[in-house]
Amino acid sequence: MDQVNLKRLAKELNLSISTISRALRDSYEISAETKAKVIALARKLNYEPNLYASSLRQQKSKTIAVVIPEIANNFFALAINGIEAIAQKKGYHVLIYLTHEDFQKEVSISRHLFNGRVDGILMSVSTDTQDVSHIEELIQRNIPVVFFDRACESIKTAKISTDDYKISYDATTHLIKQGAKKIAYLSISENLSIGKSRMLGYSDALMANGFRNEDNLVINCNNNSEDNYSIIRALLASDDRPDALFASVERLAITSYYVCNELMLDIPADVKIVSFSNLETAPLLDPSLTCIVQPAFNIGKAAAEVLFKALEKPGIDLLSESLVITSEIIEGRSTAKQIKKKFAGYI
Amino acid sequence: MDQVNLKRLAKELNLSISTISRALRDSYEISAETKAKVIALARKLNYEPNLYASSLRQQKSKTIAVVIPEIANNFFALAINGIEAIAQKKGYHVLIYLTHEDFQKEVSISRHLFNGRVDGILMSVSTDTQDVSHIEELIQRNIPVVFFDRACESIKTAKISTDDYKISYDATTHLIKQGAKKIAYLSISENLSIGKSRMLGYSDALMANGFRNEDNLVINCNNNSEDNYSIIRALLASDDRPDALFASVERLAITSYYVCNELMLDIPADVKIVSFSNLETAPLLDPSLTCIVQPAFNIGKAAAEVLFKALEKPGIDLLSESLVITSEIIEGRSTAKQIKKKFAGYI
DNA sequence: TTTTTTTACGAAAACGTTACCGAACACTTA
DNA sequence: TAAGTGTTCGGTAACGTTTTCGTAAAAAAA
Repeated sequence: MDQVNLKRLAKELNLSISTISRALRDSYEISAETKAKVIALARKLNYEPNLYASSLRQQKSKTIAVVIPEIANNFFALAINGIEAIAQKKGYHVLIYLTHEDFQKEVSISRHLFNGRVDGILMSVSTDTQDVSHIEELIQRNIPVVFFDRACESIKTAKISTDDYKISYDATTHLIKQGAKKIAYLSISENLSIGKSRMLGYSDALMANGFRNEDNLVINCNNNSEDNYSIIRALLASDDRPDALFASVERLAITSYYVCNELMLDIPADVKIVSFSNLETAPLLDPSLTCIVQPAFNIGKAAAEVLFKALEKPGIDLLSESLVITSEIIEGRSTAKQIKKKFAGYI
Repeated sequence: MDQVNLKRLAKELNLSISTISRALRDSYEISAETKAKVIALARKLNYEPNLYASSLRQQKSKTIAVVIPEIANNFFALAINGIEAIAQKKGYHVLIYLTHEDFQKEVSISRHLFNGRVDGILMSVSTDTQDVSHIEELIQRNIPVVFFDRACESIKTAKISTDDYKISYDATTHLIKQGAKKIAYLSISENLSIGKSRMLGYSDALMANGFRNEDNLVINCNNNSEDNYSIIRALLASDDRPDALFASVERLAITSYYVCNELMLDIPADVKIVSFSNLETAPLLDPSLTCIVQPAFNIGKAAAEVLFKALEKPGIDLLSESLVITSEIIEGRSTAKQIKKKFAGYI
C-alpha cells in the first residue's frame, strides 16, 4: 500500500475517509484544526485525488475535448492556445483529437465521447462533414458542443465564428481596387458554412463591382496537397489565367506561392494573392502576403468561455451565445498595384 | 434511466451485468449466440463503456499526456501529429498540457498527473527547468516518462532527440564556408540539454576552423519576444556586428529577419542566418532561410512508440530505448555567398 | 451408473471518491 | 427540564466497470 489515497490519509490520522474527503474539499462540517492536519499530511505525501474515482462519482470529468481537423496550422494552434489558457484557469484538462479532415474519424472520435469521457466539446468540423447525427447524439446525451470557426449550421448550439462574409467581400474589393481583372477563388469545401460565407462574400463583391456572372471563377481544391498543386498549376499555366487569387485557407496560398515560383510568375505583377492566414511569417515572405488574419487566440478563448458558461449553468440556451469576431486585413506586397519593386524595410 | 450502461443492457436482455461485460470483451466464457445478442443491442443503443469506471477498476486510463512548452510552433505541432497518429492507432487518448516555458506550471501539471490521470507521459521540458524532482516523482509512481527533443540528462529514461551537436557543427561550418567571419549564436537556455549540445557544436566548429576563443559569441535570449527583439537589435546595430547568426530556435530567426528589415541590413550580404526551424514557408521567405530541419513528425512518432512499448511491457529499461534521429540542413539564400541577387524559381 | 470436466452464466467484491444519513456532544432556548 | 440547534465526525451506499469465485446444467469420462 504505497498508494496515496484517502484511505491512506485516514489511517495515518486515525480519521474516517469521509472526514478526510470533506477536509480536503474545505467542508464547513470539519473543524479548522482537523482541516489543517489533513491538508498538512496531504501536502507532505503529495496527495492528488484520483480523477477517475471522483469523475465516476460526480459524473463529471473536469475535462473538455477539442476536436479539430489538423494541428500543424497556425490558426488551430493559436486557437488551442486560447482554449488552454481558459481551461487551465478553470482547472480543466484538455483532450485533443485530430480528424485529419476525415469524416469517419470525426464520427469515431465523437462516439468515443458519447459516454461521459468529457464534460464538453469544442469542435471545428472537417471539410467533408455533411451528416451531423454524431454531433446531435452528443448533444442529446447532454454533452454541450460549441463550434468554433467551422460550424454546422443545422445544429442549434453556440458558434464562434469570424465575419467571413464581410471580410471576404472586403478582400475581394481590395483586389479589384488594386487592379485585378480576373479573380479566382480557391475553395476547399462547399459544405462548410465558412466556405459558403467566404465564397458568397467573394461573388457578391464581384457583382457589386460590375463583374458578370461568368466571372465567378471558383476553383475547387481538396485536402491533398499534391492535388492542389496540380490544380493551381493548371489554373495558372492556362492561357487565360487569372490575375488574382483569393485563397480561402492558408495552405492554398502557400501552394500558390510555390506554383508561381515554378512558373516564374511574378507576384503581384502577374498574379495578386490574398489569403486567410495566421502565418507569423506572412510579412517576411517574398513578397509579403496580404492576409485576412483571424483572431485565432481570441476565438479559442471565446469558445472556451462559452463552453464553460454552459458547464456552469446547464440548460443555458447555447444558440444565443453565438459570437462573431472580426478579422483584419493586413496588406502586403502580394496585392500591390505597381510593378514589383522591392525596398528594405517595407511593412 | 436513459443512460446506456451495462446495467441497462443487462436488464433489456435479461442477463447479468457480468455476462454483458464479458460478452463485450469477447470472453471465452460466453456462448456465441449470447455474444451476438449483446453486441447487437450495444450497437443499436450506441453503447460506449464509461472510461472512468473502467479506468478506476483497471488502474489504467488508456490516456497519455503530452507536456510541451508551446504549441504555436511548427516543431511541436508536427510532433503532436506524430504522437496522435500512434495513439489513435493504439486506441489511446491524448491530453495536451502547455507549460508556456514556465517551470512552476510544469511542476503543477506534473503534480496533476501524479495519481493515475494518465498511463504515461511524453515531455519536452521548459527552458528554465533545472530542478527535476517533479519528474522523478512521476517515475517513482510508476508512470513512464519519455522525453522528446528537450530532455533532462539526469533522469534515467528514454530520450528521443536529434543529432543536435553534429548538425550544429555542420551548420556552423557551412556558415564559415560561405564566408562568415564573425558568427553569433543565439541561445535560449543553457540549462537545456539540447541547448548545450547545439552550443557545443557551434563552438567546436569555430575552433576546428581556426577561430579563437574570444570569437565564441553567445547571445542569451529568453522567452519574451520583445526582449529578444531588443537584444538582437542591439547586437546588429553595434559597430562590430556579426556577419552571421546561428539561431538555436525558429522564433529567434524570425525575430532576426524583422530586425534586419528594420535596420535595412541585407540578408545574406550583411548578415547570414541559419536556424533550427520547421517553418513550412522557409523557402518562400525573403530571402529563403537556410534551416536545420528536425524530423518533427517522426520524433513524435518514435517517442510515442517507445512510450507504448513501456506501457505494454512494464519494467522495460527505458534508458536503453533512447533514440537519436538525424536532422537535415536545407540550404536557402540566407546563407548564400554572393551579394544578394534574386531570380524566380530559386529553391 | 457415478464421477469428472466443460460450458455458460450469476453474485458479489473491489477500484477511490463523494454524499446522504445519522449520531454524539455541547450549547442555547422555551 | 425538555426540546431544539449547531458542530464535528463516522458509516455506508452509490458511480459503472472488471474480475474472482461459485455453481447449475450439460457433456464426457470412469
